[in-house]
Amino acid sequence: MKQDSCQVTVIDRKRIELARKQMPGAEVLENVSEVLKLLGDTTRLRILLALATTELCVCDLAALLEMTSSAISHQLRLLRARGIVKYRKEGKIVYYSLDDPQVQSLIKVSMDQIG
Amino acid sequence: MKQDSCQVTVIDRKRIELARKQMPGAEVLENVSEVLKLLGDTTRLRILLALATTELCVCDLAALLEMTSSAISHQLRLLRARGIVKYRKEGKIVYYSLDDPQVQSLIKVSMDQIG
DNA sequence: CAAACGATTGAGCATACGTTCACGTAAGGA
DNA sequence: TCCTTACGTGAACGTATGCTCAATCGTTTG
Repeated sequence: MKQDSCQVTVIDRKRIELARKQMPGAEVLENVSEVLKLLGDTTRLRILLALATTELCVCDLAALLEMTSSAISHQLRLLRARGIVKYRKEGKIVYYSLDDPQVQSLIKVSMDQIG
Repeated sequence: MKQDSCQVTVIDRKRIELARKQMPGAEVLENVSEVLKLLGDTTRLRILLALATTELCVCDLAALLEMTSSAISHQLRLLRARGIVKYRKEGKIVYYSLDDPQVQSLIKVSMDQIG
């Protein structure tokens, strides 16, 4: 009853094996936690909640959240990188909107369950 | 068409008001993002996924995740503080298990939708 | 063309975060 | 009693994160 791969004592191997079988692969895990981490910031969450209502340009998002458009732009870049939001250019104005239905429903569930 | 509370130009006041109406209060927002942030870390997510299968003691969690029990213990403290997990002492062994059905279902939805 | 504007980007900076390390505590066994 | 074990905690440390600031790009307008 001793010494696993990193000086950790094991109490119940059966339970560990049981839990290990259910555990998703590293890739899935990384994916899920990355999305949840993106949602786990008030600025980004507010951006997404706003965009859930209506498409908005960067400066209106900035006005709504009372932040600089630079700060908003930085966060939008991260959301864009994960395909959570998309944009549409109209002249010099860039309109953002939600682009991932699954993330969208995850947000809704989160608000319903936790908020 | 200029100068809101923080040198930000407004393009469309109507959309902003629309979005503002839907926006939850700061308290709710803080709550939700805090839970999502807790789920948005692979260590904590793996802990919770393991505990979704079966109750586990700290050292078995450490063995399963191949991490030190100290690191696990630190994370469990955070999860305990939010009422996401609970514990049960049996001699010197402490068994942890899930304690929040809503967070539990949120994890399930996350895995189904994203993973 | 030049000026203004919306948006983006990179550097810098302060803070938050996650792990390690060392130590402390409570319980059990020799 | 003394030692081991399971767990918890605080300090330290390296890294990640989010914002600001300044500069830049592309587009529109005077």
